[in-house]
Amino acid sequence: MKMSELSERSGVSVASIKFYQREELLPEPERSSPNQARYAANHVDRLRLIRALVDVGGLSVAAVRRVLAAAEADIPLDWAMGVAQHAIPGSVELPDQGSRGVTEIDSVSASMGWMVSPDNPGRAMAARVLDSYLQLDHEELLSVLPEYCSAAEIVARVDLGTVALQPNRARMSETVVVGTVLGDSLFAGLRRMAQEDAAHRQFSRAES
Amino acid sequence: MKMSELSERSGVSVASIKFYQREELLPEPERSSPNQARYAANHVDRLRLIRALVDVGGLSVAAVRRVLAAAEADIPLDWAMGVAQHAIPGSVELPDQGSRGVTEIDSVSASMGWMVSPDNPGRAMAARVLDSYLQLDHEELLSVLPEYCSAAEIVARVDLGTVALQPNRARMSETVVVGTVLGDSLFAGLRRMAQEDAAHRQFSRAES
DNA sequence: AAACTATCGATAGTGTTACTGTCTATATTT
DNA sequence: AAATATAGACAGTAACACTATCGATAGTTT
Repeated sequence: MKMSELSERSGVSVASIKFYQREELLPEPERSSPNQARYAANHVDRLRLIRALVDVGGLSVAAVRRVLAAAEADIPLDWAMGVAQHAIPGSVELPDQGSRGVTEIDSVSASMGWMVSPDNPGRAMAARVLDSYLQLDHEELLSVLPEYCSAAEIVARVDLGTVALQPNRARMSETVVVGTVLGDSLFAGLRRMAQEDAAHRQFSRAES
Repeated sequence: MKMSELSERSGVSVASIKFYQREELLPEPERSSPNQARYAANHVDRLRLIRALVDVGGLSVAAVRRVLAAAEADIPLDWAMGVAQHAIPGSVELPDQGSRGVTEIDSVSASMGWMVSPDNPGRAMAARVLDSYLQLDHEELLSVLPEYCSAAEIVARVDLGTVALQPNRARMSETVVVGTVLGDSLFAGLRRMAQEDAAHRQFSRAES
């Protein structure tokens, strides 16, 4: 298929496709002449994946490039997961070593029996959130950490179970990457729904 | 205190504070003369809250303005929660009414016994994620929805419990808003940690 | 009181990100 | 042959979150 058809089928404008090509987010197309290209079904799929990562997962184009590279490379799955985790916005460096947030996170993680490497991006993210909470004088969050952790464990277990179901390695990598990125949004959505339900039960007409 | 001290104590540059003032994110300071202002502790707190919402929660300045307005107004708490939910990036409109994602989400939410209004932003977000998954041919996600829901329910319940602990209404609103926004990041971080742990157990050296 | 530093408010400028538009030289289609 | 489409290069744009500069005070130091 040629450019205009690729654009139609994927729902991405020709100009944007060219942009993604410049950014090396698409595989090289087949050439029918040095000056003309033919695209295939995998280009459509790739474009859809890019849009999902960008629109739903909120990734930047640079992050998408890193994530796609990880999904393609024949890399250990836990490494692919690490790359996907690192690509997600908000994954920055750990707060000061001795920060209260780090201490609390490590302590609760230990009490869950988790084996987590010190450079896990989630550890930095969670510690950062805790530090913010503490700085805002919302200490109450600490007491609910264990329950958050149990919930996270449930989710993580089914995440990994889903990966194991995949028929081949390429598919597993894709599942890891897509699941890591889109799973956050899915859970966030479900949490809002559950919050509304819990709010109804707890204080909708009673005290507000 | 005056500008330079406010800047020091909050860790926000003078230029940025002026920017936030223009954007009406800060309360009006006291005036010692028509041309000179005095800031108080609540300005420091407010700046810290803004930075947490922006840096940790990933909100835009416009979203912060909406959220702060909701936290300040003497508004039913479930409404404040709705505003906070709507302010979070990724909260857009519902996919086409008949989309598979919407159907699946409504069905699982019904089976959980949740009462969720049709314009809950989480419903739209979750439906959107599901549609993406389906378009990418990752149907396996549907089978894990119930477990995601149980986890979301755990989190939502402790979220609401935390709110109920607050001593007064203003504090409750703040808790709702901060918890809604920062809670997503906290959970995402914990999920990554739990994922690493689960990955170790499942395929670290065995099959990768 | 003069000199110096800080602040206020307004406005303009900067850097980044993610496109979008335009152009020329070829190809392809009719 | 004429009309349309494509490739590739590069310039332009819109939104966003600041950042810098400026003239007119205000406060502080000497």
